[in-house]
Amino acid sequence: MAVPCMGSFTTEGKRQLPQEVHSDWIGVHSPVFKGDELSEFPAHLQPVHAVHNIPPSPLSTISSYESPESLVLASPTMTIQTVDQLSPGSSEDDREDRPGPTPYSHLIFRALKDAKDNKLPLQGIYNWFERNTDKAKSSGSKGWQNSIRHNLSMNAGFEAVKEELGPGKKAVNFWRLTPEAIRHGHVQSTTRYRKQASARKALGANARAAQRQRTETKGGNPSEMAKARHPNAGHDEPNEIYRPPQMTLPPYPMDGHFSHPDPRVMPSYVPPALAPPIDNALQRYGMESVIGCTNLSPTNNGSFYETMGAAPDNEAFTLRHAAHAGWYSPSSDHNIGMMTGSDVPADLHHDL
Amino acid sequence: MAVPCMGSFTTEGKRQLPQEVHSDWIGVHSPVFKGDELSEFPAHLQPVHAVHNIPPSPLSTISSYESPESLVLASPTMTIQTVDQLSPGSSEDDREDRPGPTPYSHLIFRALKDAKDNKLPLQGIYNWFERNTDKAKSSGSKGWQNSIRHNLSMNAGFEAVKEELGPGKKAVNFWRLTPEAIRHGHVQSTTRYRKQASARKALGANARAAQRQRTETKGGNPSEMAKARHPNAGHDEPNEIYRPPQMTLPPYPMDGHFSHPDPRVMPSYVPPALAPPIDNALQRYGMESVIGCTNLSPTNNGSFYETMGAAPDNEAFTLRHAAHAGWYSPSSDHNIGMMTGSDVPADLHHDL
DNA sequence: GTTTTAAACATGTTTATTTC
DNA sequence: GAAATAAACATGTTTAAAAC
Ligand SMILES: [Mg+2]
Ligand SMILES: [Mg+2]
Repeated sequence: MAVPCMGSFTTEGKRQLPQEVHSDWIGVHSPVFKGDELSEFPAHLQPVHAVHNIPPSPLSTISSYESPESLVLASPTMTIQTVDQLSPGSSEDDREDRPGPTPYSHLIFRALKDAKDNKLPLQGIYNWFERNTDKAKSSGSKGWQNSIRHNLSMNAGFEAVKEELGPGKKAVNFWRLTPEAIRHGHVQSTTRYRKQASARKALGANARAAQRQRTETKGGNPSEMAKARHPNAGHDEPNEIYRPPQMTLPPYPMDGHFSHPDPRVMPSYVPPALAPPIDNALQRYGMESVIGCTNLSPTNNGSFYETMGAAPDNEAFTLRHAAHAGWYSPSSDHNIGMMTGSDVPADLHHDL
Repeated sequence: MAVPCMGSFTTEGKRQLPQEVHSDWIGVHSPVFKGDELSEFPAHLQPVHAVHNIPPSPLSTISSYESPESLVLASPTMTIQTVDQLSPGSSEDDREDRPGPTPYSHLIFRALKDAKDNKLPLQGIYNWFERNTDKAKSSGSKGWQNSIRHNLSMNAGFEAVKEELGPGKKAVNFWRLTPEAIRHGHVQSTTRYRKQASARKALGANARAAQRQRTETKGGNPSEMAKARHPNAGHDEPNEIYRPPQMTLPPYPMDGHFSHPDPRVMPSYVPPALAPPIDNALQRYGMESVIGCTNLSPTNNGSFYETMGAAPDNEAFTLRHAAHAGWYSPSSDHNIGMMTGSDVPADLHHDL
């Protein structure tokens, strides 16, 4: 007998090989609600849930976008159970009273809301979408998974938690609803994270438009799509010196490191969790009032350290995305939680 | 004034654009030890450390490969400080008495050993390598960072720890020496993780050789390189149905989920942390004695769920890499720590 | 056996574009 | 304004090939 290898369970396939385009419609799923959500369980699978050994809790639905406070006040370690997930006979139009497709963030909220401890691994969220929505399209493209990850990462209502499962075992990552999301009964807009976009004017004739493709329907309600193709995205400078639009660099060690402040050590990395107030280190290099992008020169990456002396023991002085830019203040050790103003990603501006 | 954007701090550039080859030699670093390690601090930077406000602790070096037990018995939250890091005047040949370049795992150990709480973010490890070794080559390629990550991930002496830095802030990931690594004073071989390679024979004429390029010097001691190019890697079937050699899929929720066991739910994902003993669920599908790779069919990914019924609330039944394969036993809820035998990656077989 | 290097891939973060 | 989508990139995991 051959032992095949689950070979085709690739999720994204973006940077690997060019992926074929796909259609928006799934025939097998037979959606029963609003065109992007299926019944909580497909019709041919609904009787399965009757054998589960946990009775449904008769709570109400709380995932409406506008309802500010809900009756759900479960603790973070307590699963919010609503009747619309566990009882297929309930009315299905009380979940969303807004027109158009349900946003990813709302669907993720519902997926996590019904999970034990309000948390799921990423694959579990994928599975939930595959069975309960039609965002998971049948054909090859996995853009819906990209969108899920995008929403998980950018929406402050979802937080990644790592669970240790014993000595010598790798930790397991979950996505969990924050207590605020549970308390409010919904998550806020994912797009609140956006920057002011004022940094783009500083780029001048950089023209780093990577000319993204326009094959799928973008945001908004898909009423009449495919109207204006290529509206104004005409500038296309092929052989420019490409400057990557963003540099995701890792977060910052803020556990009491930086016990060796050295004013001569040029900081090159400030993480989102720190982001100290713009101190004099910034003016020292004449880069004040920078919002979106901060840098010294486009090519000073490795040679930088040759002139800055030895780093402190924590080795935390590395580059950081300019959107979270700022400079580490060497005189402030053990400074935790100094995020202020525009240095705070909108992702984190959630009302507690 | 222009506001440039740290644009060229890309670390890998593998899947993005073809990267140029690079040389093995760094002229500016002036290595003083064994050809792949520099002095703890480069000569032109050594006086900088004298102004640091933490005096060096006169401990001994413990990173020898063969010394089984060392005098270092620090707690996991305590930094191991050795004199060879903080005192540039110490003898530099007492660190490694083995010939050839120091392995990545040893260098990472030293980087973490000197860090506060024996942990560093990934970028901090990069920085340490850039300043203290010549593995970080000056030219474009970032294969050394790939190697660092490879060693961090595969060597059980290094563990990823996530630190919460306050409410509403994203957690920060560190790499930390395990207590065992600290206790032993060294890490074990990174390659202990390797599978039996017996699963490869089941592939037959699959010929999924992705024809990796051979531009850099590979392992071992670089004595006389470039001897036998293309020794026996001749089979190269271009238009085969490509079966990806591995599918990294996410770990498993083992926090007390699976409260809804349903024998009809076909499990499709078993994570490394769980990996239950191969139970009857495996024989149910005729896939016993599978070591490397387990699968049902190469193309049953999405359609699988249409026939398996609803998943339990935790949504954890997803695919998992076959090397860690096995099937979730629906009858065993809350089964934590059931990793046994060959299901345990060698990474986790560290002697406590 | 070991190590390095390359690579495929999953996952997480962020920006940009387009559409509404 | 919000959302979906694409994409670039960083990070983490694993396999494979090549050299020792
Ligand atoms: Mg989030
Ligand atoms: Mg490890």
